[in-house]
Amino acid sequence: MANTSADKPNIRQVARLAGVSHMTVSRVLNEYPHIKEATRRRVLEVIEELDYRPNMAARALATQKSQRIGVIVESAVEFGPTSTLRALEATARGTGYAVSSIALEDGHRISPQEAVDNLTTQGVDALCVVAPRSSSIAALRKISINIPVLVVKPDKDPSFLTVSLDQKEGTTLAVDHLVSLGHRDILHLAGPLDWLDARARERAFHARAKSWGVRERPIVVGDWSADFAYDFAKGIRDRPDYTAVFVANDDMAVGLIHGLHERGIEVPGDLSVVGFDDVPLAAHVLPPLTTVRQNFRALGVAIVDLLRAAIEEREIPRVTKIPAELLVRSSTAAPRGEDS
Amino acid sequence: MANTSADKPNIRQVARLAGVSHMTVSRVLNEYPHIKEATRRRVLEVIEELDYRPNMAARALATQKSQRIGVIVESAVEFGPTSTLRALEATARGTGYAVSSIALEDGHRISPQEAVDNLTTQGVDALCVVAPRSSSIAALRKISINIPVLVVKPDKDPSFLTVSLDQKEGTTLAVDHLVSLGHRDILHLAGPLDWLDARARERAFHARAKSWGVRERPIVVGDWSADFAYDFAKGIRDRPDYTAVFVANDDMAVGLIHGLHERGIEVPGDLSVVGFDDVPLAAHVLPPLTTVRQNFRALGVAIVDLLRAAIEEREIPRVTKIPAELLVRSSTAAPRGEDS
DNA sequence: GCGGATGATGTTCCCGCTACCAGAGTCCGG
DNA sequence: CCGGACTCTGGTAGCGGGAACATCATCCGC
Repeated sequence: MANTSADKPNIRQVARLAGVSHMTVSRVLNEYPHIKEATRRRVLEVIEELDYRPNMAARALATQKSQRIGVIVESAVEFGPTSTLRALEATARGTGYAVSSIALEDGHRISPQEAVDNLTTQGVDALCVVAPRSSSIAALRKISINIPVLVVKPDKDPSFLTVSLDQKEGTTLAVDHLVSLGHRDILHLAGPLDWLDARARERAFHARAKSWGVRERPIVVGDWSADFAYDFAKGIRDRPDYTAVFVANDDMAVGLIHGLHERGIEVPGDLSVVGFDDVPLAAHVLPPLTTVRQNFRALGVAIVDLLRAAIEEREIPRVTKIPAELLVRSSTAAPRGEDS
Repeated sequence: MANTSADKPNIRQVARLAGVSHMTVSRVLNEYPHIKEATRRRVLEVIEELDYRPNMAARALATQKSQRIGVIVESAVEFGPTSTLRALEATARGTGYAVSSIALEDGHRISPQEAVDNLTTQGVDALCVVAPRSSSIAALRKISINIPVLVVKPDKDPSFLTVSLDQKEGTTLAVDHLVSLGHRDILHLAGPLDWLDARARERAFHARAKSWGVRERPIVVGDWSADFAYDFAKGIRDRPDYTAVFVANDDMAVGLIHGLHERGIEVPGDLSVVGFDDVPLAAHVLPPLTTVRQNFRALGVAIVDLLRAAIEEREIPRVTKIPAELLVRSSTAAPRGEDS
């Protein structure tokens, strides 16, 4: 199976053993159509025998394409961005692309400019920006980049290719669930509003709440962290005048429930809480969290489809809407004094 | 700042504008010592002006080094492996290396052979395997690889470079904590024992428990998931005859507490639970989880140090022990009828 | 004042692959 | 039976860097 000599065989060695020119080998590798079947088989046999692998660096140099997608994620700790990244990587690998990723915020902060530099220096064929802050997008817009750029963000943007998970649908599902339980006084604990996803959830919440005639409270803006929500809950003075909280992500929902618990406010008895993300622990925290699950796998596929089309200068395919799903668990119930 | 023409400048264009040969530019880039200061400055100015970036593919082709480390992680969902991966990436980037990673189990399973193939085809300079199963290691041992390979695993292994987090220390801390609270009957809920880390924790638990004269129960082997632990807890028939559980990771600890709660067994009142990992939510689940935190950042640094030394054929540095830390929260207390 | 070490730079070739052009054989219709 | 189209294969010239060696100055000690 393996060749005896330690160093890697190259295309010319394959060619020599197969009795053809190295160009024919190259054509076999690249599935050029007009190769005689016998020749192709002979070449493939030699490739197998030598365990030959094409040298990607050489190929990249010759073709000016690296078969690599660069990904910039806003943060490597939040559930949404990391899930998107993983899905994207898996899909990309399936289609022969490699992925290089870089987190803007992972310990210390890296500027969008640095991230783009790092990735373009690696010679990526396209760039994907996941779950960004509006400030990152603004910075990005100022950088001249001559490869396709896709941004995963809620609204279309003429400067970039865009895809998104439908934040509106997920949020609507959550609000409708609370309303159907009988809640009419709902607080929204939002993510940082410079995150476009947080902003989109906030807007969708506002719109849906209004259309149901829900009495909204001024929203509380958090930072995605359980700590923040915990501190917020601990700081509540009187019994709240709302009966439910729609929280922009599960981490904050869990922190909120923790803080509420310490203040003697029970979920869902005194207050219903619905989260967003369906993190792995959401089903097992106490009480198990009602939350919204998004389809990251489909998102990954959509991203790679678009990017490949852009790289290969094919027509950009239309992306179908990616549905969200509400998972009703135990952190939501009818408000007190209401029969479900 | 940017040059007018759209296509990227190359080293010869820089050379021409600086009035030197391309080799002088190359030497400036690679910090070759004998360059006249005036020349160096001139070259750097032109580089700046053209916004020149060296082409990594060309460099890789010429040097036979890609400045890229390949990482194989067993799973992209568990907290430990992903934390290690992120720390490693950040450190590597800081030293001019890029990282390509691949998860053996992310949706569907990829064989170690496929993973190695994928990464070596990308031309990585070294391989790092994180948090592996013993079966993966066995498979790895059969594959002939002619780049340095480092495995993050609890015990030294003559076939590879190795580093590890000290599972023994963390486990010992946890057991000592339970013993000091007065627990003498402790159950261990382990991770899948073909995971080396799970095995190491199990062994360390056994050793420490024995040395304290703790009455161990036959260990329960889980799969890292909260679901498993939940099901296990739900299946408990009578009140348990142990007063504490040492769980091999936080996810299972949370699932366990959930299941216990449904069976009417309260934590820590009836049973103390200590986890392992300190996942982000550990401080906020109910009750907040006593757990062991490991220093992944230090691990990342150690990995990159070793790998770089191996790649550059320098002497392999000695790795200092990476300490673990016990975080005592509310899921542990003295057993009933005991005064703390 | 001269040989040798050292500093500072240039020339050439090659890394492994593909784009591009060329060329030989084959088939077919008029 | 000849020209054109199509099939299949080969040769050559880069892609953008760096290694190795060559080439000059310059400096130094004796």
